[in-house]
Amino acid sequence: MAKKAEQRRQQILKAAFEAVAAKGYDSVTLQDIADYAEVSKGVTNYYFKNKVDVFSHLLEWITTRIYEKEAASIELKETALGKLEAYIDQVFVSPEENKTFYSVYLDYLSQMKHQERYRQINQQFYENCWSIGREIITQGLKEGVFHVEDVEQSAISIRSMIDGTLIQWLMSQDDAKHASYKSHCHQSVLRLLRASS
Amino acid sequence: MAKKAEQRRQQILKAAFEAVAAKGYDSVTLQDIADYAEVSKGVTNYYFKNKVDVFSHLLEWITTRIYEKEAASIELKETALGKLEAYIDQVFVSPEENKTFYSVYLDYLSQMKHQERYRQINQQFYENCWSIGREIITQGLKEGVFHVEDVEQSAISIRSMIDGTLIQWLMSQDDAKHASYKSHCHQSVLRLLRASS
DNA sequence: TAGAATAATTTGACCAGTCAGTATAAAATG
DNA sequence: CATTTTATACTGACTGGTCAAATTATTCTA
Repeated sequence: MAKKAEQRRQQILKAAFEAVAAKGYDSVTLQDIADYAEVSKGVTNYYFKNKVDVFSHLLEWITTRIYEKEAASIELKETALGKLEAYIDQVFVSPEENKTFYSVYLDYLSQMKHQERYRQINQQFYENCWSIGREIITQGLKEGVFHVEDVEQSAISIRSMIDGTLIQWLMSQDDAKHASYKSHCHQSVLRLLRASS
Repeated sequence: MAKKAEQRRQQILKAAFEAVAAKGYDSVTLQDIADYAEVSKGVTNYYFKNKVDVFSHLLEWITTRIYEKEAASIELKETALGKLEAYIDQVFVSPEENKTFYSVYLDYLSQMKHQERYRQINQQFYENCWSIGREIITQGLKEGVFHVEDVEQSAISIRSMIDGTLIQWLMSQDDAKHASYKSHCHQSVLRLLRASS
């Protein structure tokens, strides 16, 4: 029965994600979430304290899932360059998924000014992203294919490049450009890491 | 009298900016704007069609002003490296201004999914930013200090690096780190442009 | 130029609609 | 039958936009 409860919570989070992706953070109502989950409004309030609680768990769920996928994808490769390519492949997984995730993620970013909890969860996400970057970079340094002074800073730069690229792609509203933004992001990151300034 | 009307509109836009910076896009009410402008609620509706109209003009005003400042700052320098430094200096103008602007800007980014008008204005802003990047890059190519294949793409990469860096800095909630994020952004952009891949 | 007439601007009460959260009843479960 | 879960009605608070009345500025006229 605890299992069923967990299932219900997942069902509601999934519904909340769909609702936010479709309508945007601030216009989603508890009723919308209930509708997408095909349950009544009372259920959401039964399983979650309130709206912010739903959205906090949602952000945690999304960011964790994304990190796990990314971490898994670089595990499969041996070389630093292989890992980097796999990472970029996983980040730019598809126009549809990128669009859905980044729309929702932007909503959260804009809420973080006022929601300490969201900020905490995002900080954990950043740490995870940076750790992936660090792993790729240190491997590359060992192999001699990368040349950077500050590993930590380079990991942050990789994240900047990815976020910045995906945001500009998202605003272009052109799915066809997805592949080229991805390849340019890949090239830029290579430039960042290879240069022996 | 047309001059006075224009003044009123500016006053309302300024108030709207303060209100959004303080309370966030979706919790700002027409009453808030009126309060910040120290006028009554009806005035906003007298000078603007509706709320979205106010915010559209606000976005236009902000992005234009920022572009003009940036464009002016690179005009003063002769060399590509000088221009680049001046540009980064202008972008990372101060923790306070960056925090205010980027908070508001993130709000707008998250709204663009649903507001075509905002997207259009942002696209114009992008074009302007890219044109600054292009100017710096072509100058650097001429001088022989930069080596890139695709000027257009490099301009986009610069923008990615700036946006991505400022977002991560904003989320760190640490004004003291502003200087180091700025210098790292500068270094990263130099790496992007100097590398002869 | 006084002051009436007209136009522009400002005010704030009001309306119709929305939503988060609550209370409570009904149903399912075991 | 007792407990958990779900459905629904309700409440209180709030909002965008409207509008008629009040106020202020401008123009006209004698």
